[in-house]
Amino acid sequence: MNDAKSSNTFRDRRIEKMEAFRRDGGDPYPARVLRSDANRDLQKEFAGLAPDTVAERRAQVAGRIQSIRNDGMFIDIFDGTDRLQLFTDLKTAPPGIKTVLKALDLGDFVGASGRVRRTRRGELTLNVEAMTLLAKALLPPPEKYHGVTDTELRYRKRYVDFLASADSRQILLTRYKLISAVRSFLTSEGFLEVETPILQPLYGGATAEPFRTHHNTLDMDLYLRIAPELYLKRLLVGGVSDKIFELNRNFRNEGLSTRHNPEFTMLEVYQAFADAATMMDLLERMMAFAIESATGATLVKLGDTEIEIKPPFPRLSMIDEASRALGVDFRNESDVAKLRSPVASKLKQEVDKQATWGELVALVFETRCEAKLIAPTHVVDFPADISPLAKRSAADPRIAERFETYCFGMEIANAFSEMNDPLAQRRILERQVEAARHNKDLNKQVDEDFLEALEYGMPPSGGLGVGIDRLAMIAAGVSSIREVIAFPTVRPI
RNA sequence: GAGCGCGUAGCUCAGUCGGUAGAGCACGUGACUUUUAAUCACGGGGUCGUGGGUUCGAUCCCCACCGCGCUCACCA
Repeated sequence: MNDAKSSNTFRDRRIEKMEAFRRDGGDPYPARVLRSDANRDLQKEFAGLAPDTVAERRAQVAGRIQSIRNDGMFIDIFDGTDRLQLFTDLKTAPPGIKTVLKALDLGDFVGASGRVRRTRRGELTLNVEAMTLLAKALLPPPEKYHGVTDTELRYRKRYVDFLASADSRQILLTRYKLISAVRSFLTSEGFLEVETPILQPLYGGATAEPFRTHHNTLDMDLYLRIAPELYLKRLLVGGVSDKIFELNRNFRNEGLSTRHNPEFTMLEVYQAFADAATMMDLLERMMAFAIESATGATLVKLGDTEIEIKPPFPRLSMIDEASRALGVDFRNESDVAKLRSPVASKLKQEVDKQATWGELVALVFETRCEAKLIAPTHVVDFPADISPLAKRSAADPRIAERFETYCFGMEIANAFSEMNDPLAQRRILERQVEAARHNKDLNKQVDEDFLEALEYGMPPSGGLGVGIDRLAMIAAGVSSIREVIAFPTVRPI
C-alpha cells in the first residue's frame, strides 16, 4: 500500500500538470467559489426539460470530476447532491476554457457556468461558457466501475471509499438521517437532549472493560464512560427535566466484531413518572419513525431477509423461550444446583460454578434463541439477578421490570423500570464490586456519589438504551457495524 | 484468543503443476468527436505483504511475522 507521499508517477504527473497551469496564470486552489445551484436542485428544476432542448436559464455549478469523455467534451461532476454533465464544444471553446481543460484530471474539483440543456440522449447538461479549476487532486480516484472493494482499504481510507462509492456514501447518509430523525422524534415528544461526562472518575452503568486515561493537572486517572446511565439518573434526581435523553459516544475496551466497535453511539432515554411499559411504546414508535425517515420505507432488508418495522412488536418471555429451547423448566425450578448440570450437558459447554439462576437463563437464551429473533421482538421476563439497575417485578421477585428488543438477531435496545431504592441499589452494587474483586478486577468501585444522589430521591422512571449503530445497520441493511461508522477503529499498520 | 481463507500494477482481478508475470480501468502519445463504463491504435507502469528456509532457481513449496475478512469465543 503506497502512502500519499511516496514517489508515485500518477502524483508526479498531476503536480507537473498543476505547475503548468500555474505558469499559464491559473490558481489550482482559488479562495473564491461561485455556485448558484446544487446539482440536485437543477436536476429537479429541469426534470421536465425535453431532450435536445436548451433552457434560457444559466447556472453556476461546482463538483468533483467523476468521468471525462471525448477529451473533455463531456465531464461528469458530483457535488455531494447529484451528478451533472458538463459539455464543452472543443472546436469553439475559448482559450481560457482550454487552459483549464488541459489541467484537469479525474477527481479534481471544477466550477462551470453556462446554459442548462438536455442532450439528445436525455442527459441534463450544462453548456460550459466559463470554467474554473477549484481544487486540484494529486492522487487519482480508484477504478471508476468497481470502485474500492478491498475491505481493508475501504475501512482504513474511508475518504477514498466514500469519494469512489455512492453505496458507501448512501449507507452513511442513512445513518445520519436516522440519528437526525431520532433527535427530532424525541424532541417532539417533549424530551430534552442533555450531556453528561464522557470522562468519568469511576465507570459504571454497564458491565464492560473501560478505557483508561489520565488528567495531568489533577493527577487523576479517568475512564472513558462505558455508559451514561448513572449520570443521567443524577439529572433525574436534580429534576432538570422529567424527560431527558443523551445521544452520544460510549467506549468499551472489548473485542471488535461485525457488531462491536470500541467506540459506539448509544441513545439513553429517561422519563420520570413512567416505567418500562412506557419505554416499550416509545421505542416502537421511535424505531418506526426513524427507520421510515431514514429510508423512506418501513420495510428493511438484510441479505434475502425482509422485515417490516411496524408496531406493535411481538413479545417473548426470556424464561419461557430458554426453557423451551432446552427442555428445562426455568420458571418452576429456581434451584441453580439442579439446573447447572442439565444446562451444561445440553449446551455442551462448561457452566461457571458461580452462575446464578438468571445467568443460566440468559446463557441459554443467548446461545439458543437470540440469533433467531429476526423481526423486531421484545424479550420480557428478564431475570432480576442480571439486571442490577432495574426494579423487580412485584409479581415475581426473580424477574426484573425489564425488556430487551432484538432485530436481525442483534440486541438493539434495553429498557427497564429504573431501580430507585437507594438501599437496595447499594446492596446490589456492593455485591457487584465484591464479585469484580473476586475476579481480580480491583478498579471496580461503588459509585458512592451516585448512591448519595439516589438517597435524595429519584422519581420512579422508565429508562431506555438503544444501540444507534445497530439500528443504523438495520436501516441500511448491512451486516457489519463498520459500514455505518464513518471511521471505524482499525489496527494501525 | 482459536480455526479457516485472503494479500499479484494506483484500482478491479487473472496467472505461473517452481524457470522473476498478464488483462480491464486509470496514466502517456496519436486518431476520432454529441459522449455517458465513449471508441480505435500504440506505449509506460510490478521488491507478486515482510523476513527466513528448501532449491541450480521461489511470486508459487515450507516456517515465522504483519495486515484484512469470515466463523467461533469474549462482550448483559
